[in-house]
Amino acid sequence: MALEHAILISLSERAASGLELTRRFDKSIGFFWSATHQQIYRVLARMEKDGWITSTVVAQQGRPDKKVYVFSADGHAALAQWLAEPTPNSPLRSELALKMRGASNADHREAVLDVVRTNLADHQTRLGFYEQLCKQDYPAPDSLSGRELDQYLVLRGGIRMEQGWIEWLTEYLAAHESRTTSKDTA
Amino acid sequence: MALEHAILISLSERAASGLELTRRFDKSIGFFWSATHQQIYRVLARMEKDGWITSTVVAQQGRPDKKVYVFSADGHAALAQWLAEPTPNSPLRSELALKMRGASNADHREAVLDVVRTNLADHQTRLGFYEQLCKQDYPAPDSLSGRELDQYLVLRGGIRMEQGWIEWLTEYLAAHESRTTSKDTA
DNA sequence: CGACGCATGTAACCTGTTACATGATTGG
DNA sequence: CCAATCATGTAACAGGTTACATGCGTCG
Repeated sequence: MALEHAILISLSERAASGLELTRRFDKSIGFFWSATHQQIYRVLARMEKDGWITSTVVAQQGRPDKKVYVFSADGHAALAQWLAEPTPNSPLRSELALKMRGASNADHREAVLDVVRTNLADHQTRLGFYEQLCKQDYPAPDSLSGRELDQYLVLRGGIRMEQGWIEWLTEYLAAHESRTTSKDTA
Repeated sequence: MALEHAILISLSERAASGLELTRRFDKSIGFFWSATHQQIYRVLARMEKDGWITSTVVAQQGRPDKKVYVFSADGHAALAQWLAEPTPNSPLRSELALKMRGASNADHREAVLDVVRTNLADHQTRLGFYEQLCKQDYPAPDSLSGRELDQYLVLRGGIRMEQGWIEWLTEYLAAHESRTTSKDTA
């Protein structure tokens, strides 16, 4: 039940409508907690029913009305309680690791190597994106504090994770390429 | 739909009953793809219905009968196809990162720091466990090949991921401890 | 008018989690 | 006989995904 709390955190930074929240989940918060608009609308309805948030219909120029949500005292309390709760470390869940394990059982070696290469390239792209974001938005990390410091540190985590993946997949490919079969040299 | 394929991979290494598969998912394969026995039985039933696997009831001494599954030609084909498919990189999904982002909005700083410290300790424990496993089971990595090599490389991934987490959380704590408020020195 | 973007939803489905149910056999 | 272990399930629910539905307003 973390989506409720993700929404509370986002609303605590600034009030928003369902669609605006969806857009935020495509960006910063979405880098470590994604959600579709269907999920968000569903949870917003439940949260309002539970009294965590309240909505106001806001008319717009040249656009349909939107429902802007703000969070209530109850929502604030719920968030505070959740923040203090221990969070179990989510175990690694990787289809790619599964495929690595499956590759040894038959002649699927090359197919899996290709999959790994594709994913490695994707991780490298994402790392580059994160690093650029980091350099642009936080040129002087040592002087950060408050919300900006936390946002920076979370981004650092994304960078470290991507680096970990890249190192792992690189090691995987190197190990298999150094044991190349004769087929490859033909 | 990766659980089916995880089971196929496990069955391809050795035929097994539902409970035996469950035990394997508590160990090696479970390090990157966990599953409960309820899930496994449900999926085994579907896979048998689809003709991916076949079962034989095996009588045992001093124990109830068990249903041992082996995978069929169809199962082999399904696995081969899946292995060659691209696998989207599963995005990071971290409640802990969410809490880091939430900590800046009110006076929840200390509570979240405690949660982070707990999780850091847990990652350190798991890293130690993985490293011991690695040293024990694969003392000479350079000479590995085939299935053992793949198992080793997957374990290396687990180690790298844990290291990444430890570095990240350490950086997080250091950043916040170096900006300690007067409260802490009182 | 028709296509597109904004904005809010519904419905069906799949996966995974939690709790419970059943029966056999061994050991105390 | 009772508890524990082995072994196989059922049922109910929560969360996430995918596809579809609806209505308004602007722009071409």
